[in-house]
Amino acid sequence: MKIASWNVNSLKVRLPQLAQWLADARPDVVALQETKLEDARFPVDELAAAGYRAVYSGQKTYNGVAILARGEPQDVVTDIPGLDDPQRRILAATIGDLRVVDLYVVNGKAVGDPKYAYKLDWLAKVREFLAREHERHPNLVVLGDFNIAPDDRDVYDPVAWGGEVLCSPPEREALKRITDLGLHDSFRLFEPDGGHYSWWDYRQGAFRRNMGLRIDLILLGDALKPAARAAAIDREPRRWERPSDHAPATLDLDI
DNA sequence: ATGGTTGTTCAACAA
Repeated sequence: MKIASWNVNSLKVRLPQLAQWLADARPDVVALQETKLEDARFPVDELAAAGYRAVYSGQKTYNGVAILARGEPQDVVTDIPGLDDPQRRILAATIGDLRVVDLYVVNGKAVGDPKYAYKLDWLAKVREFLAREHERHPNLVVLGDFNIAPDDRDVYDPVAWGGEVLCSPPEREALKRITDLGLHDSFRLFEPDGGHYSWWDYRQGAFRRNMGLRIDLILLGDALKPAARAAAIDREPRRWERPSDHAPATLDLDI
């Protein structure tokens, strides 16, 4: 099966691109971030026409996550213990034998900003949730927009980005505390080299110049690691008209 | 250095 994560930066704007990509790439499970839609406005019928069931946790203007799958997602969780948060950033569901957790990690704005403190606190609380999920569901996939470049290979200009938000040591340490739960960055099971990014700023022709960061990740629990067959970032939809600033990350799993 | 671009909403914020 094929799993994917895509920050669509407004599902209202990006629905045509998403439908095209679903038809082209034919993923079995897709985690979306930044849908920016209230649940009542989620395009259930359009996605059903594309062959996908959906669960979603959205809000107006900001944030919003969704999981698309061929079958009905079960045991849906939108809120976790210890995190009383109106921001819709977490969605967990069971799809067949797979437990899927979709995350839209806090951006953090800048090191030292109150939003940066919120990001680190959010990550610590989500880590505790993921530890419990992993105990209950060995076949765990955690994917989404992590808003953290795991290491300097994931950054086009590590000197310029050194210590900045998305690359700072406390953020990378918070991510490591999550991967240390036995959740493996699937892209790095296949690709040791740098220069592969999933987000490029809309400004200054950053995509054309491949000035990007790899911040969209698919983490695989220990039990699923042997089933990984291929990982990629599909830059094709980033070349289309009116693109998201993110490209989909994909993973082929032999299950 | 605080630029520039897109989305939501309509001046300002978030990314």
